[in-house]
Amino acid sequence: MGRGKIEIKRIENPINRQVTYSKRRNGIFKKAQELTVLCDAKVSIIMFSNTSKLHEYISPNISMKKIYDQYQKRLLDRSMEHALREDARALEETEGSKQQAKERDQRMGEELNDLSVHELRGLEQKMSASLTIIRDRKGKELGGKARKSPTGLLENQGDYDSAVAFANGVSNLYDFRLQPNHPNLHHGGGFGSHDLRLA
Amino acid sequence: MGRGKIEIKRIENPINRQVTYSKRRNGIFKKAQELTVLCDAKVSIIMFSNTSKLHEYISPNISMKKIYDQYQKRLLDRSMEHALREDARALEETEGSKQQAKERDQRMGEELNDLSVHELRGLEQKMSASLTIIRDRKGKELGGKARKSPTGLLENQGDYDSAVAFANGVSNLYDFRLQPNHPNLHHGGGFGSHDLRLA
DNA sequence: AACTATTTATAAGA
DNA sequence: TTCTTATAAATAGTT
Repeated sequence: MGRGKIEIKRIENPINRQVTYSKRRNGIFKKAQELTVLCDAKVSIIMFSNTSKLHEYISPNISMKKIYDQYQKRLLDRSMEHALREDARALEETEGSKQQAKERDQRMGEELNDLSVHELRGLEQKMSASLTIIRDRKGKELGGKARKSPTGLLENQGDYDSAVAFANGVSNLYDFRLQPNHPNLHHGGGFGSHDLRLA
Repeated sequence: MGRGKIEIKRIENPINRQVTYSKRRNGIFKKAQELTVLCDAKVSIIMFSNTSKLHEYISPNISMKKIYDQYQKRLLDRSMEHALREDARALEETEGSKQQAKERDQRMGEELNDLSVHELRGLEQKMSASLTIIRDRKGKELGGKARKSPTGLLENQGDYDSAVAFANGVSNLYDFRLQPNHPNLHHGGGFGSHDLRLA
């Protein structure tokens, strides 16, 4: 898109890098604002240059905080969906790709680290309800056979008895037990999506 | 950029809107990943479609949480800089554009609403130090004249005596007293920047 | 999803 | 930084 084609690799000359950053940043922000208008979307972009300069775009009538709050809520929903699917597939779990899943889970745990007590209370309630359903279904499927949930959520306890207690444990819990939906998500700059509605 | 030129206004046909959203979203994400590689930048994009679907891009080796944390730290820095400039200009303050400033301040307050206690402790310390400097300077400039800070930070108290006390008050404080650097910032989808280093 | 005629972004140069 | 312009890339309308 210029006098010559360029390879997509780091620009070593700092001057050229800065010029390209500036031009392309403006290009992306312009595209973001067009998408906002054309498609009635909400877009949040935060970027830090090589030299740590901050630049941002945010659609009208929303704030970074609101977008990020919604984003975190969606992560929770994804987590719940995943936990449910995993539990439902408990019996046919294989040994393969355990390490890969564990690495994804650690990144997901980071994203979920600073959820508010309010959001955690919501999660707690969803989990209680969902796990009750799972227990019922599994009881039927498994009969008297000894069973172990792959997500580990049923081990060693009943439901949590306070949002605060849950909050205290959530970081470690998610660090090793959750897994995002989309194979590209959080892997070297991929992008993902899912279909839940705004809460 | 197509068979015909289009106006940048909401696409009313839901099918076309969805198709355009999908194409342009992919375009933006591709541009973001190119910028990441070419310029060694860190980019975070969160978007919600018209139908509330979530899509995201994040540069490799960083998380949404880290980017957002950095973003919030920069807002604090901007706020401090602004507060200092305002205090320094206390004497020549005019009556003009009060309402405009107030609206900006309210949005900034929203963005700052959920800072952690850790970050607030840092802010508290910065403010204490800066206000001491300002007091010294003003004492020299003003002599015995009665003085009122435009930011209101010097009224009715000494320094805050705990991070928690400060946290309890920070929302209201910022709701009405801070003002961002950049004229476009937080105004109907503008984008801004400043030059501070990463903390 | 693919296909292209066009528009748009931008690399290089001033 | 800003502008110019040849060229690469994105995409609107169509199939």
